[in-house]
Amino acid sequence: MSDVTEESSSKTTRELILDEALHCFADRGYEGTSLNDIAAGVGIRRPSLLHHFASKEALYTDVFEMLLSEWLEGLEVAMSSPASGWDKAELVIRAGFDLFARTPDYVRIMRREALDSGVHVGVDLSGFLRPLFDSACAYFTSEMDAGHFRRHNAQHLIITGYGAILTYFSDAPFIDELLNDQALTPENVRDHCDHVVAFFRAALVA
Amino acid sequence: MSDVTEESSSKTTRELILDEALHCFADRGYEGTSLNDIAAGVGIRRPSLLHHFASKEALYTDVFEMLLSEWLEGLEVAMSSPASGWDKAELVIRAGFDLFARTPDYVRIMRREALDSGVHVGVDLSGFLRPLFDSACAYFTSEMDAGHFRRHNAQHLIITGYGAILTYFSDAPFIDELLNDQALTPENVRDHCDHVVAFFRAALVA
DNA sequence: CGCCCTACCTACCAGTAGGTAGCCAGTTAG
DNA sequence: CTAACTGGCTACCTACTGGTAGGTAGGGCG
Repeated sequence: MSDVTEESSSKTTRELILDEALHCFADRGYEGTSLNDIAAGVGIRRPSLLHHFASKEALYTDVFEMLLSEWLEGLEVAMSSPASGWDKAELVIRAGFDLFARTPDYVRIMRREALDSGVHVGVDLSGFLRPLFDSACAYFTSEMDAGHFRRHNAQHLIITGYGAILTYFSDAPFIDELLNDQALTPENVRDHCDHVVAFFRAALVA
Repeated sequence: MSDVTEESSSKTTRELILDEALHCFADRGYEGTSLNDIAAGVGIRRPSLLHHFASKEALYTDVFEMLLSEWLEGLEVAMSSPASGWDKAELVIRAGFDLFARTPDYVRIMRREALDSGVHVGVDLSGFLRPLFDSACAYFTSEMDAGHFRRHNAQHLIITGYGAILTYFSDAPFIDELLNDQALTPENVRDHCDHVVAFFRAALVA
């Protein structure tokens, strides 16, 4: 039975392991997480965990593929919207914030993977993301050509936006300490999203 | 003592260890780096390394303190410049790019530390950086009050800038793959710096 | 010369990592 | 009732970790 609801009691052990692994890998990284940690979090022993996943690397890859599929789905939906001009850019930014706020652990894993140049994951990370990157570049370029946006180099623009947005989630623990506040409360995420939207609008829309 | 003899340059073994440790920690993180890796990179055995540093943690802390002192010095010089208005903001951004381009390994270590909430380093990271953060906030707030910059929340603005700038260096390996190019060549760094300066100028200067 | 000191070494320690073998309770199928 | 399967367990393996013990080559110096 595959129930789509969030009832934790009905989750299979496999799903519980994936959840715990996601959290541990996001929190302490691949090397910093032991299978004992994950197993203890689930409430079983390490060999039982290895009954569900062939190896640590296989578990990590499964976690990462959950991440990728969720991101691709969420971002492609937003990017394929029929909106245009600034409306579409704002829609994608807000969709990104929603997505990342919902799954901040994914952001931290992605950031760790970017730092490690994707050594731990079998899939070709940049190959997966390049279509989104290219399509975003194409969109901004065409809008700039049409005179709707100020002229910027599209690739640099996307990279700047990628860094500006993801950092708020990946470095949330650090930002917490810097601000003496919780970065990831719904209100603070909304405030920061509004700021980023206004900031990019000011930079792009003449 | 000028112990210039032996194989490499005039650097002491201690300095060679610090250099290699910086590179390893930046590349693979604290947990992902073993003392054997570092020792092998220097060309000695692990116990010899531990003759120069009391423990792995002490070595890491020393590396991190090199980083902090270099950053504090570089950024404080730029931020204490007598310039004002946009000139000063651009000066600080360009100083940051120079600093980070000179020491990209530091950026990656800092990012890892932000992800890990500073567990590996004894010093109070956010306590160290908060003075710079506060002074940057104060500067932007006063300039916005004076009507020189568009109105933005200063804290969010700094965080956005922090993310936008640091990410280019911390995620350079990933960006390399995405662009099929070397992000950290002098020309590409300069191009990206010019873009960030123009982007922030467009967002801030009415 | 003897003596100390630095910088390195080999050999080893206890602890932990990921992973395997095999046993066992509960459930289900025939 | 028995057989097979499922999902957990204990016990164990090898490899490697950070760190220690003890020894040694060589330079400076009274």
